Amino acid sequence: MPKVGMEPLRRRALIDATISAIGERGSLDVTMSEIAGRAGVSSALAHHYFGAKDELLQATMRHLLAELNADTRKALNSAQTPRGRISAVIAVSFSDKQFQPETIAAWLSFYVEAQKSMALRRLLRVYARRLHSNLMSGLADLLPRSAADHAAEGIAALIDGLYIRRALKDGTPNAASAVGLVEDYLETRLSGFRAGKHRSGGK
Amino acid sequence: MPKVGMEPLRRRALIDATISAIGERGSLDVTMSEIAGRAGVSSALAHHYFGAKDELLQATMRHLLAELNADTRKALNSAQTPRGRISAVIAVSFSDKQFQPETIAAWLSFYVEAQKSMALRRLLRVYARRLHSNLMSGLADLLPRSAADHAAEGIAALIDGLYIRRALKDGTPNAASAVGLVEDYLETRLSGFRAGKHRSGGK
DNA sequence: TTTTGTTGATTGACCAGTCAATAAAAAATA
DNA sequence: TATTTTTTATTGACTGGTCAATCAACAAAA
Repeated sequence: MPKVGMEPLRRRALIDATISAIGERGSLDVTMSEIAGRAGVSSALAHHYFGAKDELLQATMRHLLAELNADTRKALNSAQTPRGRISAVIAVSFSDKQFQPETIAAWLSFYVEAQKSMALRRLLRVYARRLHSNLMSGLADLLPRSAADHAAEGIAALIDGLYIRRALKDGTPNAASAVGLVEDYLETRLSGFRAGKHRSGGK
Repeated sequence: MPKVGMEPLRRRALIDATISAIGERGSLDVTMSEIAGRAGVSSALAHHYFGAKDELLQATMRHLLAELNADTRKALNSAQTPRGRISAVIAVSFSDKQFQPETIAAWLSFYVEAQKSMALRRLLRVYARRLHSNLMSGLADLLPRSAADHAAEGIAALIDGLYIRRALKDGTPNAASAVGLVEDYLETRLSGFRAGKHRSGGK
């Protein structure tokens, strides 16, 4: 077995430590020492591998995004129908891994930080676009173009809103009812068209 | 006219300065000097009137909450029908005053800070409960209890989600389409329960 | 003359980022 | 193989800057 360099291990440990630190503190106001300490190394080493703090933050966000994306890919892969594809995307958003208060606190913090950092803003835009396109991959087969767009936007907003409320530990605490809410929304939106309702989706 | 003490004027100016500073910076990482400077006073004076920074932050949040509440009261007052009451609540959430990026950035920042501060968390809970109850004041007359509760929760989540997306300046930029989305959601939710097919000229 | 309003200067803490130094592993060389 | 050399891994100690909070002092009403 080939002995591997420390770098990837340390990077990963530091990113994990960043997530858990943010999750516990509930904000990005965590010191490099705090993060490094959790990862079992000195703060100097964290700087050595990531340069500046905001690069570590970006890397952490990228990691979160990549994980969400991987989960979504897998879920989409095992979905057969268009309707199933939509549910798959929704289910992943509220899966145990993604709906953990720790993870959510990190996402929320990044939303705020994105106001200051162009790099983070770009990453969040990637997330928003991907979510939209993933939802469309199912919706496009069930609704006319503009209605599908509309529905995707509503679902996305609903997901984000439920995340925020989860962060507050108020309102909708459990994942199941969150999924129920979004599925319900989706259902009414689809049934409107199955019944042949005509609506002007002007934009 | 009775000459008034400086205290209320200064407090108000400092709170306004706090909102605009947060709005511009996009986060609660604003210094007392920055805030005081905007209000045209020294940072020492800000401490004199508010004691500690987080008391100023709490006061600012309370101010935001009070303003939203006042707007909502007024809107509810001039609504005649239950259906109108719901639309009124929605409309206020996306009114020019409330849907300003400045204000939204402040709200979002407070959401994050609430993770750390019990006082802020309590305030946000007040907001959530009020929003729910305001929505219910219309919904309760149109839907069975549990369906109304469900709908209120969905609408609230949708509003929060649209706020977040607005903060990103991505997705749904203008208030009109945000209102449209929420109204649409409400409409489909109501139509499922309406006996006859009645179209109401929605705004 | 007591109360209210106001500030400049200062303090003490905290923290990102740097650096020189050390250890250990790998690679190169003899 | 045994050695030197280079690269990688790691840290403690330090620096420069920032900022909340305090305080003594001064001005102006009341």
